Amino acid sequence: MFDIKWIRDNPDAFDQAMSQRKNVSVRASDLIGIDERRRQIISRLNEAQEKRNVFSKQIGQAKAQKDDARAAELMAEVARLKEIIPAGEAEERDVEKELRDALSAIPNMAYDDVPVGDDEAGNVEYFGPNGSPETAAKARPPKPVFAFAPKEHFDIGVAEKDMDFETAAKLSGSRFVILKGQIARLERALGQFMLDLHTSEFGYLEVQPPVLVRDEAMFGTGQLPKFDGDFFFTAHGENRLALIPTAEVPLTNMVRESILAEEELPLRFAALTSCFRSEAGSAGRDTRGMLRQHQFNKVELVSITTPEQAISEHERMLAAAETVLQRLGLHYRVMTLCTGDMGFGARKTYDIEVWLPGQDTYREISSVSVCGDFQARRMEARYRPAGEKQAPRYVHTLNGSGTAVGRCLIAVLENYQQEDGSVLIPEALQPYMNGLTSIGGR
RNA sequence: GGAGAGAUGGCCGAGUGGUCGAAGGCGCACGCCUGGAAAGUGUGUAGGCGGGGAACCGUCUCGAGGGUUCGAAUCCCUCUCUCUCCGCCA
Repeated sequence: MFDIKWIRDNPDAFDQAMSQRKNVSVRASDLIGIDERRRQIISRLNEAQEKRNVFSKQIGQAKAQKDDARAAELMAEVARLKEIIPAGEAEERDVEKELRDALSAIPNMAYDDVPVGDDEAGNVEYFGPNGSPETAAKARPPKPVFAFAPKEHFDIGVAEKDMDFETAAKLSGSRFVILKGQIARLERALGQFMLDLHTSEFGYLEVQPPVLVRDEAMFGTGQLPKFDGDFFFTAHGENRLALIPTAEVPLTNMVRESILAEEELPLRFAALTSCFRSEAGSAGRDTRGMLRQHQFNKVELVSITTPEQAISEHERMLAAAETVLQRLGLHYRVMTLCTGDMGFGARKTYDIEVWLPGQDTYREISSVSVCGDFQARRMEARYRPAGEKQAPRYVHTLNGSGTAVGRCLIAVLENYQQEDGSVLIPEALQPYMNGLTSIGGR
């Protein structure tokens, strides 16, 4: 969420940034108009309140001096103010809500170094902070070479048996899957491996958060109010709870409504959770296979930082997510999303796209975003700078997948498939598979 | 689900109608003390909003909303959340 004061001071920069976003038509002047009305109302109300307070104090003094005539006089004065004040308070509430509602629906502003573009065609490949195509190629696993035509994951022998869409459809409808046997185990191994990597090598604190959250939490990270239709909700008494679309929601909201000490930062949280997405708008895309499901597992990384730490933390988080694919020997590329393709709350996003030989294409497996103070402002999450007494400042928040487990399963299957329908197990995963080196063999 | 207790500043905790944005403690900052540190000691230390170049001034906020009152942290109502006991339960 934007700071109205910033918009007031930088209306042109705001309009410029919004023009680069997709489907956004808001203008700074609209918001400033509301704000001017708001400030007028507040000024008038404050004056009336001040008078009331002064008179009330004088009434107390008059009564103490037994000057009842004076007290009665003042009380009549206050009575008149009390006709004005409640109306002013109601007006203030309304205009505050009007402003907040308007600001809540506005997406974040891209950093200056984000490429400008309308859609994914405008994304730009990224090779690291000081990287080049050559250094990146060295750090990243190569594409696998096949002596046969590689299949899509659902057509691979082992998956035909243990990846069951038909039965899942009977239980839950389309876009659900049942994993069985060694595929189920492989999925579990991937989640464990990722979580262990991030906690032991990158300093993330393992967290097991709720997967049902209130609307306020969804608002805090920016899923609500704009994208209500994309999520599942369960009835809960008079209210509802959302099934998290990503653990970003509970992990980031862990610091909501708090003032942290600077020394505590950065905070780094990692969680392996199920995620639930209704994805109403995506009907028809990727209908085959388990690429796009209503329910999937994902390891999520969240960092809470000072404003100064945010940019380097973004690179660090990307590196943590990349390490997953490097250890698994999966070929991938990294894209910097352009302004038109970024999510609602992001100031800059890197997507990691893993190579899927069965599809002969790269597919998103991780998205790593830095959100600035956008979410912090919605959550009221601040920290107190160390040293001389200073006012609290909003923290900066980052989130990234590290990585999507279901999609990673697809990637392992497609990249390590053998002609006989079996699949080799990457070395890093073997300890999690009781030493198995392949599955689905005869 | 039943019964009871509670929600106050960064944290802990006092405060049952005015002088309370709020005692005391912890923490933190600055100073004194010290060769340096610890200990000790003194002072300071909530946030939002509005106005102002600033110092500062005003206003709101003691879980949330509403009410009583000239005046509410304090009284009344509703809601939310937390804790304890009982029941149920993975």
